[in-house]
Amino acid sequence: MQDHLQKYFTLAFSIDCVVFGFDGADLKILLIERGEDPFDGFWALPGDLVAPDEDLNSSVNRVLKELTGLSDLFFEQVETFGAVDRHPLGRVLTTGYYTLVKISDYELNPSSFAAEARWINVNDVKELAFDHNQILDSCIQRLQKSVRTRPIGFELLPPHFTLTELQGLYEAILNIELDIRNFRKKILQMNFLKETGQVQQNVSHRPAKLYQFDEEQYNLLKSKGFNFEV
Amino acid sequence: MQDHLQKYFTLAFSIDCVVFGFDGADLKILLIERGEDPFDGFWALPGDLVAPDEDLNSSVNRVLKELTGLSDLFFEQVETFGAVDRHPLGRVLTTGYYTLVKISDYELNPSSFAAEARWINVNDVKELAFDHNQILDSCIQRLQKSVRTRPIGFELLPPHFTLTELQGLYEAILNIELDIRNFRKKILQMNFLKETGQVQQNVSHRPAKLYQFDEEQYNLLKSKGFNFEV
DNA sequence: GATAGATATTGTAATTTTTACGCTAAGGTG
DNA sequence: CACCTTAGCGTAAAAATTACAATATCTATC
Repeated sequence: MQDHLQKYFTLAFSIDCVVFGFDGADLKILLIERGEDPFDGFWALPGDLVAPDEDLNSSVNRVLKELTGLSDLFFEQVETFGAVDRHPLGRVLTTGYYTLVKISDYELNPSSFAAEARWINVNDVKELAFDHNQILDSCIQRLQKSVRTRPIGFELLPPHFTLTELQGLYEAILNIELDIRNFRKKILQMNFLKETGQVQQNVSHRPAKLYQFDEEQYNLLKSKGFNFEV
Repeated sequence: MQDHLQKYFTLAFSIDCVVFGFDGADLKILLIERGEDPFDGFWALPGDLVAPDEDLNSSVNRVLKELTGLSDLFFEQVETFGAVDRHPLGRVLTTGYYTLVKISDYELNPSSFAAEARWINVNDVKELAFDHNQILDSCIQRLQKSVRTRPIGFELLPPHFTLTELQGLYEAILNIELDIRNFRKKILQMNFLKETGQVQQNVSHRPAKLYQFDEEQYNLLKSKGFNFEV
């Protein structure tokens, strides 16, 4: 490499993950408590440096697994942050990614520099390490946009869910109230929810029907020009 | 810095700019012809390495100015690309940004490693250096989304424009045909276009009224909950 | 100065989508 | 069996979208 280029090859790069989960009532994200400097003892997004020979997508899944135990997730890239002083150890740029999971599908196994990993209500997040609050905000905004134009909400729910649960999820993500009847009408008209034939068990009120997301049918509709929109 | 971290601080970072322009008929982008290896002689997006002590936003404007002469633009960040082998000289991650300009407002002054700078019709873009075709595609997609939900189209037009020009711009960006009457109705109903009182000059047909975008009025409407949507 | 050519401008009816809103059903509990 | 809780459903009004064609105004040309 030519000499005058050397000084540019002195940066580091990291990725940070915003893992959204839903527990039936609130939108949550997965945070770790750092057990190392810098920001020892602070809560932070799971994230770490990208190895020199590692692609971003591999990096995201590796890092998340090392820190929390969660693996094989599909991430969406959101925004890259490059303020000169955002990292105390040197120039580190970072890219924020988000993903959606069903909380009950995963067991948390913090390790590496994560002293602890925990699901935190999005509205209860306090000051995080680095510029992670900014990254989180950016991911929340992106999620709010995406959830209106793609049926990603289903990735947060168990395979069988009630329409009330689905509506609650949208309300939690968008932070708004939706009309029960209009919501049901709209979703059912889209024709990609299948009744499972089952109903809720052990509830002390009229049990709700359980539905499932029919991905095949959704893809068929999409290929015919159908556009999801809530 | 601790030893085990050293190996991470060996990457470089660059930014690449997609500058969209409109000449009244076609959507164009600004490309440079590289006069240096790697990819000597290839057409490429204007872009270069970020200095170790430089913020991303400063970098974008500096680089674009050095290569093409255009300065002081507002950019939107789109996507970061990090394939391990995307740059022949080492590990270089890059972030793509786009901006919109009125072509006639700027004179092109290629310098630094740009042997040439030219406006190219978006549909005529051939093979570019590095992964720049991918970056371009990503920016086009983002532009097509953004243009429907924010009145950014006006940034591509001269201060005074006709409704036909505005419609042509939307058709060029979105690659679709719009109904004349419905388009005019929709845009005029939004109430942030002001008649200038002037009409086209030197046209060999009925001259069209010239309008201007009333930003103050738009901001007022927006603050009242109005949502732009085409 | 009459005519042809080019683009600008405008309205309405039909359809679709969105919104607002309250009552009955089905199960469990005490 | 009375009560509590959530599920499930329909309709009318309003708003937005779509489809569609005739006239107006200017220049150029004969």
